[in-house]
Amino acid sequence: MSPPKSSRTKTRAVAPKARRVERAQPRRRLAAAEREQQILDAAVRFFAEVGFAGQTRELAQRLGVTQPLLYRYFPTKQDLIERVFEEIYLKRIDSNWRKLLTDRNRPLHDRLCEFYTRYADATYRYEWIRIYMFSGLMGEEINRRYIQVVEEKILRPICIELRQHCGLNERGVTELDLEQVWVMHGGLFYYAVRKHIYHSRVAEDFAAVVSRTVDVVLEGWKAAAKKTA
Amino acid sequence: MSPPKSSRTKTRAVAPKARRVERAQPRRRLAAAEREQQILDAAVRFFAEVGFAGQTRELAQRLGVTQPLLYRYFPTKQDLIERVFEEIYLKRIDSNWRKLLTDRNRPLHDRLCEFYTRYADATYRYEWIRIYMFSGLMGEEINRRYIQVVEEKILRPICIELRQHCGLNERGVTELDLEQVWVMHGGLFYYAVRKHIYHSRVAEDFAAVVSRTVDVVLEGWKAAAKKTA
DNA sequence: GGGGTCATTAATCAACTGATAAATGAGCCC
DNA sequence: GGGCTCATTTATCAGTTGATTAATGACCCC
Repeated sequence: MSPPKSSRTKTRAVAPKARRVERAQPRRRLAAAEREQQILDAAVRFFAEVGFAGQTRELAQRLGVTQPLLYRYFPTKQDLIERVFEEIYLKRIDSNWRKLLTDRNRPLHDRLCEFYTRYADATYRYEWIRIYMFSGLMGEEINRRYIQVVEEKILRPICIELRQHCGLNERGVTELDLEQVWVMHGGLFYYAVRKHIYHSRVAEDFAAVVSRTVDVVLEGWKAAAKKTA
Repeated sequence: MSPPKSSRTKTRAVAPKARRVERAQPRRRLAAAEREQQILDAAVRFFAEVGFAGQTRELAQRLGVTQPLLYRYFPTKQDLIERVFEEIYLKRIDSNWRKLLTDRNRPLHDRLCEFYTRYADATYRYEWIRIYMFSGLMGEEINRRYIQVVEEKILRPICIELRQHCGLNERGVTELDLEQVWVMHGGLFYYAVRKHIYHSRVAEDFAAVVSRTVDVVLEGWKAAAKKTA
């Protein structure tokens, strides 16, 4: 029942000092905090690529360390995964975004363009998008909470600004208004999905995509408001 | 090294005819083709729910059969997965969609609304959306091919209709035009992502979301075209 | 430069998991 | 109703995988 370990057991012809294990480089000894962060960073990249069913041994191999070392810093795989979630979710919401969106000294078009440029810088990244989607598929609570925050801190304020922009009552945000802003938000998000999940070719100039999307939305909302009035 | 099988080995106090295995219902014997389809259907639901790392034993349990039975109908797990992909991807593209989109006897608004209603009926389903996303994250070739088809058979025709609608040259479809239609398409798709992947509460009336989205896009494009002219 | 600390590795376990082979028995045919 | 077919199960294997324990040795301190 001993592990076969592939061809490791074969005796080499000329084995120099066979008793001692040969290493490409001598064992590196890092400060605990440094190693922990290194593992965490590698875990983010690794799980983003292969999903959370990825094996601890492969992660360790990519780091160039042995698999039990991971367990010195993270008691279980689940603990490591939760730290990855925190790393992804909790360091991305910027409280300035809301101020930016509601600053009525600037044209709404400008505000929305700048917001989505910043938002994309923070979240439309390979690791973020993929871990976000994996965690969504897993039904993770942290994903649901994040969406709630997005809706309340970003989309609802956008809704209010849009209504004001169209001369509508700011307090009358309907479910359909919010849903409409979700379509815009999701449409832009989908750019990142196509890029990082589907690996599709997408337009280089995301700022141009945002600008035109905002144009269409602002003009479209105004036209719709005029019709209703 | 024998599997402990939980408490199965405990001897019951009053075991009626212990030699024969008790079954809730007697072993059912299905026609081969029928059983194969039954397994495939269950596999679609199962993998949609838990992802393709899901275990064959759990799938078998849900079906109420033993795990080796799966291997009578599908030589390997990978074969079963590929059949699931075919089931999802190859039975959904309706060639009538293109005709519907390009029928200039009808207002473009109507055509787009009807198209997205039909498209959503076919694909915005729990199993479809999730397996689509799982396969995308896995980098599956079939996913990339599907997206190519969507772009050429659906989005590009929509682009042409939109340009015609705005009085622009139909042949001048730019990369940015296409990207813009992707934003609309992705924005509507994202409704399904929110519903089936994030399990968010979404507006009941999807038709209303579509109608207003199409409104905004048509008005927005027209306004943008006017500015350029 | 010798000793101690603790980061790191080697060795190993137990449970899991895809897959196989042989035994079983349900349902059909004559 | 006896026998045959083949769908289904039982038993089991070999490789994988998260996790543990004890040995090792890199680096710091004096």
